[in-house]
Amino acid sequence: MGKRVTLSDIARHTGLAISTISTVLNGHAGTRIPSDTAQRVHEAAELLGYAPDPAARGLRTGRSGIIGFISDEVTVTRYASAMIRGLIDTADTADYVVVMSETDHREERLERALEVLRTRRSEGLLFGLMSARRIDLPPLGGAPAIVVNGVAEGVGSVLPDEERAGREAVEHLVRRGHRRLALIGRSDVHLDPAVSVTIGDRMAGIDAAMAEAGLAFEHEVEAVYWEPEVSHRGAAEILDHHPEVTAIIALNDRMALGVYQAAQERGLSIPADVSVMSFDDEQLASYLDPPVTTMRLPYLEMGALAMERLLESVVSGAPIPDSRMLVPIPLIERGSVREIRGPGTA
Amino acid sequence: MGKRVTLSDIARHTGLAISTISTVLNGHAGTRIPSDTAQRVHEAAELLGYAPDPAARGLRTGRSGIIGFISDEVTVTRYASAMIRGLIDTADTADYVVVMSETDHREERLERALEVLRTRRSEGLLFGLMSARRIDLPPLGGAPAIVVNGVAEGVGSVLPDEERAGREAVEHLVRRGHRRLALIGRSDVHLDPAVSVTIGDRMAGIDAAMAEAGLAFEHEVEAVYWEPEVSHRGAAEILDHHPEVTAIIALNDRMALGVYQAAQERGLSIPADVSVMSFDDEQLASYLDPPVTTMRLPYLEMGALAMERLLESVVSGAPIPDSRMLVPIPLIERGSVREIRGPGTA
DNA sequence: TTGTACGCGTTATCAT
DNA sequence: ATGATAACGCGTACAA
Repeated sequence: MGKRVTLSDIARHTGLAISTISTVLNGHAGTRIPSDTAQRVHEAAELLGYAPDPAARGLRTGRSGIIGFISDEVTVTRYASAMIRGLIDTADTADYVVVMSETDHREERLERALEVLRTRRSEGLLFGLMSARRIDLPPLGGAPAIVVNGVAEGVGSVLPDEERAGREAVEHLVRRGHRRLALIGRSDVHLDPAVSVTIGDRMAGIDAAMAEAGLAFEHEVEAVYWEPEVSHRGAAEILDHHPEVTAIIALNDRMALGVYQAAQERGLSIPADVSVMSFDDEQLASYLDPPVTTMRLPYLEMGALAMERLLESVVSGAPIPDSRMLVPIPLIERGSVREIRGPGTA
Repeated sequence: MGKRVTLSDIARHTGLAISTISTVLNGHAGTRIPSDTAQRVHEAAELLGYAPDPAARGLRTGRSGIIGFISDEVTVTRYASAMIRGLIDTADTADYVVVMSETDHREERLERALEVLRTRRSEGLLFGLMSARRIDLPPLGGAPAIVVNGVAEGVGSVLPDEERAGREAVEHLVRRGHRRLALIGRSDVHLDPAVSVTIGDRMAGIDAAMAEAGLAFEHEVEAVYWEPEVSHRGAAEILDHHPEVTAIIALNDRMALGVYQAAQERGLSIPADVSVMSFDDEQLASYLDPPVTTMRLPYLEMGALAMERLLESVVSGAPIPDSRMLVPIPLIERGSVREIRGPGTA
């Protein structure tokens, strides 16, 4: 909050005209760089600690240096924090600043956020979702926009590569000798784009890898609500009636917790008696005992990539292609999958 | 991104001068309200959808309408999202906008964030911490600032009322007939302000309530790292060697998870065989089976209160008193505590 | 190569 | 009661 140094300060200091300073500092303009005086200008700027006033500059240029980030709810899962960090960092290196708003899933709040951002002359809009759904967006008036972890009509989006993640999860198990698998979580509701646009891909990847390995699930437990209680019951079915199963795939970490609970009730040990794999890698995943091997949703990378693409569009003026950009989902190997030798039996 | 409507638009529309419009719209200035023309101005403004340009206004007034939010890491726990929502909402109703930055606990990033915020002419600074520690802040040059969930030299702060929370946790148990209690988590490290400025209060509250009830813990398990594995072992000690204990207090939810694991291993049921209480109410707390009764860190309220105080200071110019404002911690009753009749025996 | 002048949208001072 | 006018800090076409 000290006194700000302006162009006129450095003009006075160098004895040059304000416009000269501005021209030099902005480089590109007018004629070539008058190398000798340019030097003086830069030195003076450095010395006095000059930084252009974004408001004044914006008034003149129409560019605010602001990117609006609108999310339905900020982070409930482990790496959502990383998504914010990823996008802020990327914005920062381009001298953009991120203004946050949360809609709490309410339409009116979304409208309000857009209005505020518009009057602030936000140069781009980044929509962040905490679950990869399809959403409806009000007309954006052609402002550059992108969706992270979700999709919307006519807007580019950044998504986790769930198809590949599904394949790799299965392949990981198969490579370790598992051939009798069970699955918890498949259900038709998750195929509704308003619920999820990625679970379908995840399942496709899983099914493809199973087929390629010549396998079929010994048992599948449907689950609409992906919560521990549901998978607790589901895992009980599997453990009690399908002892041949050596590995259980839970479609998220919370359901993995349910599997752990069922196993523990029965005195079964993970991974000695049964292996578990899951998806998402939320905070919970590392709390389990043993920590569960899971596919980590790459929030940081998604945030960074989305901001990168958005800024490209903002500066170049070229629209963001209305397509899906996929980010790989790494497998986080922990202690819940064991290697088995002979063709799998429990 | 549509064409913006300015004062001159509405001047042209009404046939009045720009300065007149501005005067009317800002109310306060010059003479009394020329009621008749004021009407026309307001109507025209409404009609055209006028909204003042914050950049232009800020250039003139020196007020940016920006509050900087700087946090070490955005949310790992359940209600941190609520903290952001709380402060954004409060800012919004005062027509302020929140610019986010994350330091990831790194000094250089903190410096950078402050620099960016300074050149953006941020009117106030709000520091958010994910654990209630004491932190060092660089000189802020007198900018209004406040710390949420932490403390810093010479800066006001908003904190959860842990002393009362500690009392209430114990009283809750005692009221339900528990008199043989065990505690997991006390340790000297958490008394270091650089680690925590609130755990000491929590413990003080707990100890006071115990004393008032004429009780002492049957057993205490020290824990430096408040993770499930640690409390898992600790709970094992308690369950194996202190069968008289009817309730265990874990100082956070993750350690409650460890207690659950130990109980389940032994075929003990919660709360039938042993009751559990914990602190924080992170997401995990509701996943447990049964969900654990816990003291909820009031992030939303803390965020809202902090922003409120900060804005008061910003508009009034009065400094924020360098004190601690406490926000109550509600008890979230779930299924992990049972009511017992006779003087407690397991 | 450097300087002049104007405009971006507002607010505030000072005449009218 | 209303309206010129200057100024906030910057960028740029244009003149010197």
